[in-house]
Amino acid sequence: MEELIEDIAEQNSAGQNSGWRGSAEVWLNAAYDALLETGVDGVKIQPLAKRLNLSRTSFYWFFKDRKELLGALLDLWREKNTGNLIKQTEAYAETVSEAMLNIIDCWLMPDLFDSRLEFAVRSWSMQSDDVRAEIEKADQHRLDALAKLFIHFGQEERMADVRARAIYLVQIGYISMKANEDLAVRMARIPGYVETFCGQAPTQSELNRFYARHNFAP
Amino acid sequence: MEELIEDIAEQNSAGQNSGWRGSAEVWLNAAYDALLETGVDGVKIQPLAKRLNLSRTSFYWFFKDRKELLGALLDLWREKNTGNLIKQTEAYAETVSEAMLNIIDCWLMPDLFDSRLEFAVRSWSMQSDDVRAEIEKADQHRLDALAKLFIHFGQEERMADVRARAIYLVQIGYISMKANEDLAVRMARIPGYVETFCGQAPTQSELNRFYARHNFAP
DNA sequence: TCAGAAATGTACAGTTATGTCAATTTTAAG
DNA sequence: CTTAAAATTGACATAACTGTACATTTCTGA
Repeated sequence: MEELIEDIAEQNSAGQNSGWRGSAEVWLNAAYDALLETGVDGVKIQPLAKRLNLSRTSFYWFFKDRKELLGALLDLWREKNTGNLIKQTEAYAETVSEAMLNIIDCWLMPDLFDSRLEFAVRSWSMQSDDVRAEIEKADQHRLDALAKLFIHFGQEERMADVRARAIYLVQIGYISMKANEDLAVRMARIPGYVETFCGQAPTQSELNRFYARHNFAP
Repeated sequence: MEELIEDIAEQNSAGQNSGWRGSAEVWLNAAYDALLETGVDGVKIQPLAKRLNLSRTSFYWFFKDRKELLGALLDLWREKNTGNLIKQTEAYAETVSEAMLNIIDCWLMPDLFDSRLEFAVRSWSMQSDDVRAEIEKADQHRLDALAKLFIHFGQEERMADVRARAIYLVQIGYISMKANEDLAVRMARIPGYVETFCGQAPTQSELNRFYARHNFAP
């Protein structure tokens, strides 16, 4: 599995068209799209082959079976979402409110946190105990990192736990609403969220820095 | 569809064993269980028949087809969750914090809010635009009712919106974690949540009343 | 007790998926 | 241009599931 991801990265960066139509990457990308569009049960070899205009059986050149493909998808999720979120909890910040805004970056930048993938994987967990266990681990990691942040800024432990949950769960819940709001609407709520989550409103200069990095003019 | 639910309710309250092994109710219950355990894709006639020890085709006496069964499941969800949540926003309360605790009742009483069903339906929405539209409607209803509550207690509109989202989305997110924590752990967080959500800690007497109705001794 | 309604079951026809195998085509490298 | 590896393909063997038609059983009430 690890090798697979490396192979794909290699192929990616090299960008050399191998001449063949198929590749592990092509199949994995198609699987990723299907996962996001219709959930795990949409990730089926036959439909993917149709989309790719490839023979169904050619899939088995790159993957042992469907299970291995699903494993690769889960790897993708693991690497992407949890890693970046934890990085953001460690970003430089002088105040709690600034730290909050660093976290909120994840919810606004698809590169930092792939929320459609997150939702798809959480839905998937209904059918697979493996996936469920992975998610449980991820939630624990993420919540711990967030609580640590609040403690760093002087919150008492119990309240740090509650607030870590608040900022994290609001986002997980938001994902599940699949709201399709434009940036301005979402931005308008940010100061209120920061105040709610850490009991302290962000300063104007903190907000300005935040808006700037999101190319947003209030 | 409406008739179906009435029929079932009738049969329920009457409690008269009709002598037949199958009934719309029996199939719907089995479908409900399957939906909660493995998601929509687990709701298949053949497996349900096996579980019920009935011939697969006997299903078609009660339902036109699988689609109709799924429709009945969605009806079930619609009636149950949104209705009760909105009722709770209208419950008697003298302070914001008391009102918060009334809402939190939903998250602790399975009769008021079926969170496993909620999660299953949200996952289902990946595969069905109909379901997705229903959920969107439900979210709007619920958020409006919650915002109205905050406005009633003097919150300014923008902040009411943010706080309605906070209390609602934290719960939707929590559901998606499928945490299996015991009551004491969850109860310990309640005062912190109330303080975070409405910026005002609950009084001891409010908490006592809350604990009492959940049969909880702190 | 016996007709007819309610429910069940069997047989059939069709669809969609999975994975293996051997044959074939395509490509890159010498 | 040849050749061996890499990739593609169609044929085959299975398995689950859906829904329809029709025959059969089981219950209920006159």
